[in-house]
Amino acid sequence: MTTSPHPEGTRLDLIEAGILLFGQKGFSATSVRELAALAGANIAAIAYHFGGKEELRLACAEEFGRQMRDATDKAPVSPAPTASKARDELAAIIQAVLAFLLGARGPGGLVPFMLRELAENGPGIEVVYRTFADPMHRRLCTLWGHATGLDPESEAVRLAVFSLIGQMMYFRIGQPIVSRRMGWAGYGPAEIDQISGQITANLDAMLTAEKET
Amino acid sequence: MTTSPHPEGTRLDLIEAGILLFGQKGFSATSVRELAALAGANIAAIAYHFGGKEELRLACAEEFGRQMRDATDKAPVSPAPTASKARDELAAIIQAVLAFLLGARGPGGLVPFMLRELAENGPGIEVVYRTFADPMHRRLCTLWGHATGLDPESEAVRLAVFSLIGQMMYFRIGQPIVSRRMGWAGYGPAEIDQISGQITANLDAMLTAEKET
DNA sequence: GTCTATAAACAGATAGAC
DNA sequence: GTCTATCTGTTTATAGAC
Repeated sequence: MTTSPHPEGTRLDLIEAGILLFGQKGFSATSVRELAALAGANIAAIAYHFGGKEELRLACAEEFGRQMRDATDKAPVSPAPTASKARDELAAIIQAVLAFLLGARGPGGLVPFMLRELAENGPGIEVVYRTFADPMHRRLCTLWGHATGLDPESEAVRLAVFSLIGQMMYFRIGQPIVSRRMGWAGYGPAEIDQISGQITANLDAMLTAEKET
Repeated sequence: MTTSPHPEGTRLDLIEAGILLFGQKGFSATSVRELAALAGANIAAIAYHFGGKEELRLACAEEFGRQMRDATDKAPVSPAPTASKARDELAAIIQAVLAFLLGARGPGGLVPFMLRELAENGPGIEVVYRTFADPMHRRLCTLWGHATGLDPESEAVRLAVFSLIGQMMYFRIGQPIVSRRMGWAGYGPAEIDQISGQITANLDAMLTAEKET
């Protein structure tokens, strides 16, 4: 029996260290020595378990996808809600996603890792797309369709949903810029509520405008 | 007389190479050898002109700020337009910013460099804030105030403007995800027009909702 | 100012003992 | 599976000729 925090042993420790360090400093700025040190493992363990640094990155992306699925799959889809119910569910998703993106601690370092892969166009972007971006987008499109009566897979709806997602993502990616201009020290619960309220108001404005067309 | 593309000589060639390569591959993934090669300069020139790689990054950020100012300062501010005029100017800015962010070639590699500094929380983020983010945000706030009658510096207006900016930024940052889901090969003039139309529609929806409150 | 040559530190990967 | 020790290549930085 070892002192490793994971029963599965060193392998998972290394993956966890990878998600954390790759997310914090980026892939090329992270050395295998740092990874091994943080994981409490030997330098040679990376080559032994994965083959090399690049393959560790892939393993991190896969683990990211697994955890992402677990964190997302607990939301059942209502079959055919009314427009009003669909609007409420959209608002609830906005709140949940913002809590996940902006909250003090999303599970592990998943969000930074995801954003790094996006910024670096890394191999994990494929996983990000499959496990997070695409399912969420489709789910929102379905709800948007119920809320407006439009075809959920029409170009207009898909674009509208992206413009909604963009608002949420930017408040995370542009956090240093937003905080500075707003005079905030960072994102606390109060600030997240304010952002959530703003985006929900935008949602209602967009839905209302759609109905009046 | 040398064959350098810049009359000011090697120094500017290195900065240009830095903006390009740092933007494309990131700071730590770019070696001084690549930089020197692209600039047509010697490896030792970086240490001679700047002191080191890190200082070259700072020089790139400053040059970025200079070019950004030049590219932005050509828009005169109307003194006190009507609500309708303010709305039209907001729409015009949206179109211009999207053309800059999403267009085939913004001037030099300025946009990728900016996004990298944002993603890496690099020292250039300060310059990005001063020369791009803050002036644009304040200008939009002023127009938003004219369009709605609200206090341009109120928290509500500042947040609303960020939610508008976020939509534009995300269509750039999330380009691989958006393109894939939309079934686009990339962003051409037609796609940019579509995005511009969507965000302009959102602008009108938000302004309308504000008026009816 | 620009070059060659090289120093000194660091990277990722591996061989082989245990 | 994990370790130490080391190999090989690359990194940034620098010394000194021109």
